[in-house]
Amino acid sequence: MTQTYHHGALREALIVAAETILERDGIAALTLRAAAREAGVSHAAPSHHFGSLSGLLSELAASGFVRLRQHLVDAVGVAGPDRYMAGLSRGYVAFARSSPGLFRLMFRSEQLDWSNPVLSAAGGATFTMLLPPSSGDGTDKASPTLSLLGNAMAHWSMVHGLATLLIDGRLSAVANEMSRGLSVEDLVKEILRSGVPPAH
Amino acid sequence: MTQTYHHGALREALIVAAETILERDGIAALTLRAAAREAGVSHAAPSHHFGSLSGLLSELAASGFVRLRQHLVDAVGVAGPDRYMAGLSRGYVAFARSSPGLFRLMFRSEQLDWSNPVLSAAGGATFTMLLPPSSGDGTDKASPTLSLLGNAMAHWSMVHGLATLLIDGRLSAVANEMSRGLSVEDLVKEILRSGVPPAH
DNA sequence: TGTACATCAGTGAACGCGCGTTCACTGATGTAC
DNA sequence: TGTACATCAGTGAACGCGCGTTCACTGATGTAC
Repeated sequence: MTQTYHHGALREALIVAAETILERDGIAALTLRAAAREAGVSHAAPSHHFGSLSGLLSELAASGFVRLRQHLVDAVGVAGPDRYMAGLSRGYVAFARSSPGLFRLMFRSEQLDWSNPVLSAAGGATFTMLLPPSSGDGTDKASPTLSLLGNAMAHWSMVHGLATLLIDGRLSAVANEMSRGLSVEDLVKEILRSGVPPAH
Repeated sequence: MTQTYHHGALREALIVAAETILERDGIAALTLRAAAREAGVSHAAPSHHFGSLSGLLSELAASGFVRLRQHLVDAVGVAGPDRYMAGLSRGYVAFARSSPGLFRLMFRSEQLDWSNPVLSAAGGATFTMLLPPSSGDGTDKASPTLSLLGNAMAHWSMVHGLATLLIDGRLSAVANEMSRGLSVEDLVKEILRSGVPPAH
């Protein structure tokens, strides 16, 4: 590797470095200095690209949302048009499990700057996926009824809660307390199959 | 207030102080030194009672679980025996909204020590509530079927996700993007009413 | 009831650490002519 | 093609800050007799 004084693509390298730290050492270890160390540059270099830590975290979260969206698109494609919600669930949970640190960061609002246009655009594009596509009965995404929106948000709540409890180990801890020797995979499948009955 | 050299109940006072900081300044601001400052004692005092920050956080989270459990018991009582799950939802969401900082801490696994017996006992007692009481058909809490467990965990996932997305402001941000001028209260009610249909 | 003494809880100074940030600098790159 | 110069990206030393932790201490409390 040629060592030049100018890195050339330090901005991108810092984001990659930050993600490595995030998954390896956890959110608390992710500082501007740590990212610089990981990228092999001096600790003062990051401030040329990101004014602050929250700037870096927001860009990293944005890249996470772009990838989550792709996960959802792919999973929905595999599931087929009449199983949109089932595809969404799979993609969402699979993403959280494959990048738990990044997923946590994406929803840790204290540390993100949602006024950052890169983040809000990436987040917005991803969240649009949560509403199923127009079913051809005259409704469409532009003005969903309260009932359609409620359905979509209830579904999001469930898969988001499931993803969160899973990657934090709470789901398996609690489920094992209640029923020993249970496979987490089976439980996840059963949860997504079961759903939540409407309240009467 | 009599100022004596010995505080008398510093342990409890530190936990109260920690919760004040948590809700006022956020988790990042909650340090051993900050808790000592808030309680009005010297910064070296906390280590006599809590070996480390995670010891203090774990005790605080334990007290949160005790109170969450009481919220659930009360809400289930109000809802009545045949609306157990609806009561659970209300109590869970109400607790998270009334103590968002504490709720976040209780599920921030990196910072808690679940091997702490006080925490694991309090958590365990609370999580037991997630399974509805025996319905008299021969099943009981001691050995729920996969289907019953799946139902309970799916319901937990939904209310936990809802609570999380609510207190972080994500739910209203996304819902408002999709349907302007919507009342969050109406949306929450609709989500809890709607539920999630089983995947076919 | 009184005295001696051990134990306990909180103090305050000191330590080393990693952090973000500033600043004068230096080396590389790009542009004008 | 060559030279001069401006701009840009990264360096490394220095700063002040708040943190957890240690340690000898001091003042209050409890116990033995």
